[in-house]
Amino acid sequence: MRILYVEDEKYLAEAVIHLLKKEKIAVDWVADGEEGLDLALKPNYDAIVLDIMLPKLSGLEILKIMRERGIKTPVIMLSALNEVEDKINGLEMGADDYLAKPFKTAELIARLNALVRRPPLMDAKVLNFEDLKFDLTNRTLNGVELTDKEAGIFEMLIKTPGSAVTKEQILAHVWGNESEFEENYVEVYISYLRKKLKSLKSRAEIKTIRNLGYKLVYV
Amino acid sequence: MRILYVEDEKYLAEAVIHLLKKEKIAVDWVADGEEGLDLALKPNYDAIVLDIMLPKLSGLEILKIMRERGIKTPVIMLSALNEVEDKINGLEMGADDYLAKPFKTAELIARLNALVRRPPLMDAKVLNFEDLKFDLTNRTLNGVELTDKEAGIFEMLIKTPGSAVTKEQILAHVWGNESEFEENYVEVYISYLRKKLKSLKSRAEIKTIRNLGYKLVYV
DNA sequence: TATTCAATTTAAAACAACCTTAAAAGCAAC
DNA sequence: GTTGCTTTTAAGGTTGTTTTAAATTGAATA
Repeated sequence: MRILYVEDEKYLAEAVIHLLKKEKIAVDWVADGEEGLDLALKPNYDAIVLDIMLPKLSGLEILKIMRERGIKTPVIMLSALNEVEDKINGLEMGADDYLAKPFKTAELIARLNALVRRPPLMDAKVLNFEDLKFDLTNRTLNGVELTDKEAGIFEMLIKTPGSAVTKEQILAHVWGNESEFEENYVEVYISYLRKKLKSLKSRAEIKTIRNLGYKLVYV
Repeated sequence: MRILYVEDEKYLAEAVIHLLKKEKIAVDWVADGEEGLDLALKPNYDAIVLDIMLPKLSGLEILKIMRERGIKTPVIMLSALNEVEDKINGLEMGADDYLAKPFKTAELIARLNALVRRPPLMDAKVLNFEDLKFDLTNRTLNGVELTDKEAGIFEMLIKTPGSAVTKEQILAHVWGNESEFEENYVEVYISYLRKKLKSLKSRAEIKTIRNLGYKLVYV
């Protein structure tokens, strides 16, 4: 991703650019409005970040001219805290987003990504163990679906790879601790899970430790 | 867009809500501060409109607590004409905008739109998934019209193509948070959507994941 | 090797979640 | 008010998951 950043505060700009580069975002930086406008009119950027208060030409003016000329590059406006008027003006003039100063660079990165439509990188609740990938939001293990109870047990196993989980812990966690539940429940579901692991041809397997419980191992 | 409106003047509220609905803005309305706070703390709204003078808990107090808890939903404060103090307090406490009573509803709508204008990624209000084209502006899916609720649900599904959406999420987003809503609503509408997908002869279908939710898949 | 107890497997029964439908209620446009 | 469309309600049918139970296998001990 390549962006244009128009900002007259040199030290702020340098700090922000440093962090953006870490995110593989290439930045062209200019410090005044006229130069900013020149570059903004060229179709070289995925997004433009415009400070409002700028020498020679304000961010709002740059935006206005850009839009008049039909340039649709997404724009994020920056301005001093609580300048609500600016915000409204900016959005009405065709800015795509607004960020109050001071801002966290992480916030700017998030909004840039949103604007340029990188898949939002949702916290992909996925647990890995060796050749296994357990997706909690879809309840799938390497693609195959698990039921509620299967998933509940498997989550415990994959979260403590190496060490054993007792049947009591499993009962308490998956069935709840009203204790008229039988240990056979667990055994039945361990059996189902093993069947699914085998169908996946995974080299991981559930090992039983007699009189203790189960653990996930890699053979 | 879905907003929360906390306002104790019933007739004013009704008039405003009527006009907002015409603009396709869904409104949850409550008349006192305590209820308002409860709902404000849930992340179901694109914006919150807070009157300042309210029974039980003032708008300023609601705003303060919200911000303390890290809720960043945009807030517009309302208060009687010329109460400059309120305005300053509100903006300092983290309100995003301020409107003096009496106000024109058109003005409120303009500011709501400005506040929540999401990065609209240009005019491309069309979401695609495999052989499906969902047009948000006229709410059609490959040409066939969807109702409000159908579209609300389908938008959630098509926006998260890899992962499942829970019924609770759907209820919260499409119906809002007054909690006497039934999961059967969702089931009924999923059924309608499936019927329409079938009539389109799409190879996409809505898959249910028991005890979890739904997701859009391609067969 | 026989005995015992733990663990495994299986299939059927019971259950809960989900689907579908149709009718009633609600709402907006005429 | 009437009409037409959307949403809500309710009930019965369907399906997949969980529970139950009984037969089988395997490990440990004497």
